Amino acid sequence: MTEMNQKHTCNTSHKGCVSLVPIFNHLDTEQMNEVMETVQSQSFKKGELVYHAGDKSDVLTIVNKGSLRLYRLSESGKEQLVRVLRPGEFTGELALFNEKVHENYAEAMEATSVCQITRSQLQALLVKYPSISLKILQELSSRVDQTEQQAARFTTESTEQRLASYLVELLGSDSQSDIVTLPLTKKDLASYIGTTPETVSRKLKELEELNLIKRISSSKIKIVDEDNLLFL
Amino acid sequence: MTEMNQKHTCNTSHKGCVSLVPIFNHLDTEQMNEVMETVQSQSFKKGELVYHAGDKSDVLTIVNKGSLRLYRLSESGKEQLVRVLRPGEFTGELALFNEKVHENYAEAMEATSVCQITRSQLQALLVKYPSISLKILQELSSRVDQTEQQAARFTTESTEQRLASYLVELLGSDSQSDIVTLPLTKKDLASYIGTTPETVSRKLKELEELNLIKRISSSKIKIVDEDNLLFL
DNA sequence: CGCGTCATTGACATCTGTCAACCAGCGTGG
DNA sequence: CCACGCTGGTTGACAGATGTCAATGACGCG
Repeated sequence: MTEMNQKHTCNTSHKGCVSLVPIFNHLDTEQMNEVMETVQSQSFKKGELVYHAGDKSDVLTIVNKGSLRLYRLSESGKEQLVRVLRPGEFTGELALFNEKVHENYAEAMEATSVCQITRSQLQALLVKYPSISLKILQELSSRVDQTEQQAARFTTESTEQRLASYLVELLGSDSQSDIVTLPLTKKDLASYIGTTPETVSRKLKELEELNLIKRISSSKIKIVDEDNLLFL
Repeated sequence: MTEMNQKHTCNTSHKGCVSLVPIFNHLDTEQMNEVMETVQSQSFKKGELVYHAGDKSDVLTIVNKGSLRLYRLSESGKEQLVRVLRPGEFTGELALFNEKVHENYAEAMEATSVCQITRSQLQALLVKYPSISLKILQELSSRVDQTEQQAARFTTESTEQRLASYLVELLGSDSQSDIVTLPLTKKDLASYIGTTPETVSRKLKELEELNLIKRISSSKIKIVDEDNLLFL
């Protein structure tokens, strides 16, 4: 086992790590190797924080394995789940491109390994391979869009509608079967769609009574009537 | 008057137009000229749409003079004001970097002129001057942050708190005096902070009764107690 | 001067958050 | 192997916040 190597170049299976990352996966092998030499790997146990709000980080963090929970605390101390990062997704761009501090907390939801690349290293890469910026721009712009959509939903749709939309979106990626598995605890789900666990429970019950869904277990739900779910 | 020139190169006062744009203003004169030759100018009257949701645009639109109202319609047809673009700010990045259609509507709030640059032109510029990507990345990443913050407020703060924060933010930029001028109609303001015009009226009244603000006219408000406004 | 648009106010219904109790699943330790 | 306790989920009762609808008021423009 090349343990030192693991620590410093992300993973023994280099290709496996970096080539999965959307913003790099268009590079050729040689360029990829260059990227991999600049990347650092780090692992976190469940519950550990990758960074704090208030940290002035200067690294871009890309999830390699596992998942990160990004959340904010409001002035009043309430927690809002912003989004969940899965392998290939990244965070830290605010602190990276601006002289600012993190506004979010990033917490490992399970055993998670990430690749990190510092500001100066990334900027050097961006100048050398402008195509990487295009990828990041792509990713960021669609994130702006998603976040705006999320924000718009809070103000234009009812809790019930937001929950229903969320279920249908889960189905989308997973669309082999009509059974979705909630990837979050009820508490996180509630926070994500802007409500409380109690209300989530109640609304799921209502949706079931309307024959739109069927609760299999507390985290498995069968989507019975996708169309009408969106029509609430 | 070089009218043709106006149409095709944004404005007779070239420097005035493009050099104000944050994403270009680090370039030297020669580079700036190059940018200006690729930029197209267009004008809109109050109420005209620069683009529709559903358009597949391939231009980046930068506000030159005036202002644009970006909004979305929810499935149920309700309108959500996403943000207002002032001179120097841009939109269209989603359609530009992804093969997607606009999700927002962009409407001129007054007589407004914009500069537009097509996808292929911009991409060429980005490759030639990678520093421009850095600027755009900066702008987009801080926009992600702002939008996440906005979304978090919808779920963690009360309408009253959101309104109060909004007033204080207005004061921030304007901080000569303690009187702010609402730049939006009550309807737009309400939509922006996720409520209704009626509730805005009522909450302003409450804030006045608490001696935190004083309503001068329907669009002018004196901030009496900035600190306690944030402590609601 | 009067009309139309926007803002304000009131009365009311409803949604959803809060608090508290209860229930279910699961791991630990006896 | 069972019992216990912990955590997370569900349910109920209730109050408060906010949206809706309708009426009234203020302002600006023709």
